[in-house]
Order: sequence, then structure tokens, then C-alpha cells
Amino acid sequence: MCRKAEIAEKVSVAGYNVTETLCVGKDPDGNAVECEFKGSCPYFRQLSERREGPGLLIGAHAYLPIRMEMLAEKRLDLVVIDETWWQSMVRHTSSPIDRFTAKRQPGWNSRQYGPRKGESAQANQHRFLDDADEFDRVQLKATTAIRAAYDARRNVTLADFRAAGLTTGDCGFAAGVEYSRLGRAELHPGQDHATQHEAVQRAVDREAFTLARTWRCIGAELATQRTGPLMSLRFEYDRLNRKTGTLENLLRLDYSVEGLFQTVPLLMIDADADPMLIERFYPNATFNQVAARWTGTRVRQVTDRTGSKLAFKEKSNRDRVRGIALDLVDQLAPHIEAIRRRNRLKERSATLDPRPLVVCQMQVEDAWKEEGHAIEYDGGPRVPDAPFRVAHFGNVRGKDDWRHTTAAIIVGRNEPSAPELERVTRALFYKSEEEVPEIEANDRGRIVLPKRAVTMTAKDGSKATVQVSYHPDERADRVLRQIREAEISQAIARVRPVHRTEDDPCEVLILTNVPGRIQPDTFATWAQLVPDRFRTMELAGFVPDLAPDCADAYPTLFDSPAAVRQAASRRNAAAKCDASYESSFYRGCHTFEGSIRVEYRREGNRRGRQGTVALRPGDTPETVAQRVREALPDAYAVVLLGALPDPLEAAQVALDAAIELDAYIEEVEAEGGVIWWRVPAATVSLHGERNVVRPVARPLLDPDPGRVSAF
DNA sequence: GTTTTGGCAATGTAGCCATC
DNA sequence: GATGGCTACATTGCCAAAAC
Repeated sequence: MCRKAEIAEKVSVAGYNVTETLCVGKDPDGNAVECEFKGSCPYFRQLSERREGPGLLIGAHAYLPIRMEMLAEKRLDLVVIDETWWQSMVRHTSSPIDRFTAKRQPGWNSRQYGPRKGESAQANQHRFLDDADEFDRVQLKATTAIRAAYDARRNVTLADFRAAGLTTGDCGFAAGVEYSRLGRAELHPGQDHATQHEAVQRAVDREAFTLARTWRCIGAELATQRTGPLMSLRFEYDRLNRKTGTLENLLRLDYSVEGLFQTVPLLMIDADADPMLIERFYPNATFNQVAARWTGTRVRQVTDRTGSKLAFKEKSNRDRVRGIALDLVDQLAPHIEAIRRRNRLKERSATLDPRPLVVCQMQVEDAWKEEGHAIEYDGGPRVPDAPFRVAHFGNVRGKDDWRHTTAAIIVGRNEPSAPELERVTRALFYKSEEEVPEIEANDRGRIVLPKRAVTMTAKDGSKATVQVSYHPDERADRVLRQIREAEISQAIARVRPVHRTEDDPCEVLILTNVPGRIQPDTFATWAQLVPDRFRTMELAGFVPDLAPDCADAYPTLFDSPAAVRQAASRRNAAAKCDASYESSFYRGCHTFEGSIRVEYRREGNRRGRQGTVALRPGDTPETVAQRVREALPDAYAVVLLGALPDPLEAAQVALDAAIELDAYIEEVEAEGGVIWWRVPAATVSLHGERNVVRPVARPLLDPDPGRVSAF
């Protein structure tokens, strides 16, 4: 990227040769001079490399509208444009109305009024004076139309300008006069960045660029058959000027610049390409669809939450999203751990990082930072403790850091307001014959996008009807979808689904009901995804068996022991049998996958109480006991029920225990005894088929199951 | 050393209320 | 109407002291 890109574009727009003005040229005295950054300029490096033969030039989208010698079309065989570039072509600027109507003269010092071949000094001066007179006449026409509309507090229309006699030709002439006031000798490559910036800034101060652009926009719209308000030009009344602290009435310009490379073969690669938007810049484009197969990527989408910006201003909703993410991280933990072991030597590489990616609105990312969560965000330092990585909408395009992530969670969506959407659409299509209709304010005076019902179908055949906002104008609606839906597909594309295999799977969770281009495998509801309070305790790592202990350990989740009981009762009502099996099974086995049973006592009650603690890598009896005491500071005499295996071996131990228990039950039943519950078959099969040579000799219901004290 | 008993922690259900 | 949060109330069951 050029270090003077913003100067380069202005210079280019003014019709100057960018290379001669900024890169390599002559100063006013005719001395050869060059840009201070030329030595480190990737542009020039690419240029010199290319001179040696066929080559490849790489530049940012910002170059698309800039005329540069190196990018002259005759020098190029093929231009390739990647991803959504059209947004970099939209511009907005504004200037005080009275600056546009103020009396001004052409710039005598500009190259426009330099002596021409065979032109006498007198003829030269006449040409200047004639232009000054002509500019006065043109300006008067425009000012008449603008003043009338301004006094009536309405937007100026094309009919107003036509009635005043203004033509497209007038506007082109006036734009040239504005540029003449830039001055010629003020810019040359020998100046340092600051001096050039100042020179351009002086021109900006003189509003030459803005005023010239204003004429160009008016001229372009006058060339249409429309008669209504201008699409590119609006009055803004009583806007605060932050620099001066005064209120101003402004002419606001929304327009788009034109893409170069119209005569050279051009290939655009864009998964979300919209033909109408591309044809706006490249009318002769043809479109080819390339089908891509995804394997190993499972997509789930919620159908009952939109995920607006407003919704995530609520901390409770941000917490719920965090809960969903942590839940998914927990479910994927064995997979993540296996990848980490495999990549142990390369774990510093961001690309190989298996931790899930959460893509959210910027405000959510900022709030999490502020709330002090361990968070690793895109562009920030590595935070190994963070359970997942975070990036925000608008900042994920083209990035490749999440190619091997195990999951992506897309949180909410970015939707522009109706007026903003209309501004962008008008900017894109200001030269077209059709106006962009504007949405009227509702009863409360708010301008909001209407909604319509859209039915989505998942790959599993299930259907969901959701309310989705849209714009009645097709162009605006396409722009809306480019901003909203395309950003979601871009976020999903970060996990590189096309390059995945069954061995490198990825779970994608879309937490918005906006239907995108990507068909989900299945739908989910918000309630299904948000962990309930018991799951939240599990994710926190310690689940006491007793309700009062739950309430004490998690005061933010439960107000009282009764609340725990009630919640448990309701939860069990939904899956009564499972809960009984599970709790019995927990109690029967000393260890379960990734967790261990603990017993402890609390002040004021000598009775032993139990709970389950999630194991972390490297855990010892002391660290487990410490976590119990962190949750319940008055807990003492914490013991672990059973030995503490490596968490990764815990599953094996649990399987042994389950098989052992099953054998015991069969034995009891063979002797005519009755046991009212069985180990659920799913628990045994969960860990896969495994040959067990013989059950462990130790009786399962050993009254002294080898307790390990933490003290 | 064994059994009984009182106290109370823990549990489940019913029902009310607020919110979505 | 569904859901989630709470309290009241009756019942269950555990622990430890008391009684045998």
C-alpha cells in the first residue's frame, strides 16, 4: 500500500499524473526529484521486478480508482480482483453550502492557465478572464436553484437546476475551474510527505476537491432524465462543526468513484458477488458459478434470535453468547486437546490453533475486553488461557488465521440503518435513471426497514420461517444483503470449509436467523444452545450435589437453595429417568470422563457432602481441593473419591467402572436380587468398543474405596 | 456395642407471580 | 400460553446423641 495513498487518490481525481507528481519527477526549477519513500516502496519494487520479465503486481483495492503509470492498462495482461471491493469505491464528503455559493476565481497559477504554444500573454490573460466570467454565470445558475430550495427547507431537485438553465457541460467546466485553484507548482515528488500533505490540505481547505466533485455529481445527474431530488447531493441543516463548535448548513455528497481496467481482461473472485453491483462498475461482466463441496463442516443456525446491535448491549445476552461458546469449547475439548498434542511443537502458530473462533460485533468484543475475560482478539497478543479466539465483523475478510479451528460461532449480524443503507445505495447508483425510494418515518418518527417472512430449509429437511428486514428497492436490498449476509458468509469462510476433510472437521454455529447463502445442516433454538444453570456450573468446573452448596458457590446463578431445588426439579421433570441414571452412575463410579467426585465438609455441619469437579491438565489432589475451597471458602477436609488419573485416561477408567458395575448388577440379578436401574447403554458405547480382558478384582461397592486426602 | 430417637437438612410438589 | 423464579408445605432421610 502506498504510504501517500490518500494524497495519491486526490491527485489522481484532480487529473494529475500521480507518478510524476508524487513518485519521480521534477521540481519547479527542473531538478530531478523522487519520493522520500521510494526506496521502501513496494510499488516501485514490484515495478523494477516486473521490468525483468513477466510478473505479478499486488495492490490494495484502494488502487482501483487511481490512475498510476505502472497500472496503465496497456502494461497489464490480466487484472484479478479478490472479494468484495465495491465498498472501497463509495465516498462521502460535505462542505458548507455558503462555501459552494461564495464568489471565487479560477487559479491563475495552475497549469491550466500556463502559456500555451503560440499563445500570446494577452490571449492567455483573456482566456483566464473569460473563464472567470463564465464561471460566474454557471455559479449563478446553480446558486439560484440551491438558494430557492434551501429557503424552502427542501432538497434541491434536478428540475430546479434545469429551470435555472444549468447543463452537464456547465458542470464539467466549473469542475475544471475548481481544480485550477489547486495550483500547479505546489506539488512535486521532491517534497517530503508532510509538505505534500500540507499542499493537498491547503487545496482541501480551499475545498477545491469537494467543490469540483459537487459539480461533477450535479453534472452526472443532469445527464439523466430524472427530475426529482439529486441522489448524490443532500442538504444537512444545523450540523455541528466539531472544530469550530458552530452550527453549519452543509451540502452532503454521497457518490462512488469509477473503476479502472475497463479495457483489460479482468477476473473477479467473489463468493458473494452480486451481478447488479458489479455491473454498476463493469457493465460487460459475465458471471460463472463454481460449485464447491464442503466436507467435514457442520453448520447449525438459530431461528429465533436476530442478534441486533441493541440485543448485545445487554450484558445478559453477551453472557449467554459466552456460555454457548464455552459449552461448545467444552464439547470439543477432547478434539482440541488431541490436535494440540499433535501440534505440540508448532503451537505458537496462529494458523494451527484449534481453539474455536467467535465472530461478533465490535461492541461485543470491546465489552468482553472491558469485563476482564481472558480474550484473544484478532490483532492482539496471544492469550493461551483464552478458551476461544475472537474477531469482529468487517475485520475478517481475506484472513487465514483460522484455517484449522475446530469451530466458528457467528454472533448476530451487522445491519445498516435504513438511512445509511439508502445513502450507500444512492452513492452507488447516483448516475442511474431510477431514484432510490426512501423509507418513511413510522408513527414514532423512526425510520426502520420493513420485515417480511422468509422460509428457510435446512439440509436435514426441517423448515423455519423467520422475519427478515429488507428494503423495497431492489438495489438497496442487494446492498443490504452484501453488507449483512455477505459478512456472515465471509465470517464462515474463515474456517476454509472448502479445504476441510472428514479428518479436519469444523462445527459452525450461526447465532442469527438472517438467512444467508449457506444452507445450514440443521436448525436450533436459542434455548437449546444457551447452557442452563446446571450446565453453567459444569462449565465452571464444580457441581456440588447439594442445593445449598450450589447456591453458595454460584450466588449469581441461584438466589437460594430453594431456587436450586426448584430448577433441578423442573430440569428433571423434562428428563427424569436420565437424571436418576446419571446421578446414580456418578455416585457409583469414582471417576468419570474428565471429572472426579469429591467429598468435603462445611463449617457448622459435620456431615460429609459430595460434588463433582472437572479435571484440568496437570491437576493434583491439592489443585482440585483448592478449586472446591475457591467456590466454597468454608469447605474443609476435602477428599477425592478414588485415585486421580490423567484426565485423558479418565474415560478409560470410567469405562472400566461401567463395565464392572454392569457385571456386578448381572451377578446380583442372577442371585435373584433386584436392582432398579442399569448403566445406560449409551454410556458404555460412548467411548467406543474396547476389549476388556477381565473386570478389575476390587469389589465395586468397597466400603473403603481408596480415598486420597488433599491434606 | 447396638438400637432408638430427636433435630434438622434436604427433597419434591403445588401454586403464585412476572416476563416474554 | 410457556417459561423461569420464588415461597410454602409435607415428607424423607441422615447424623449424632441418648438410651439400652
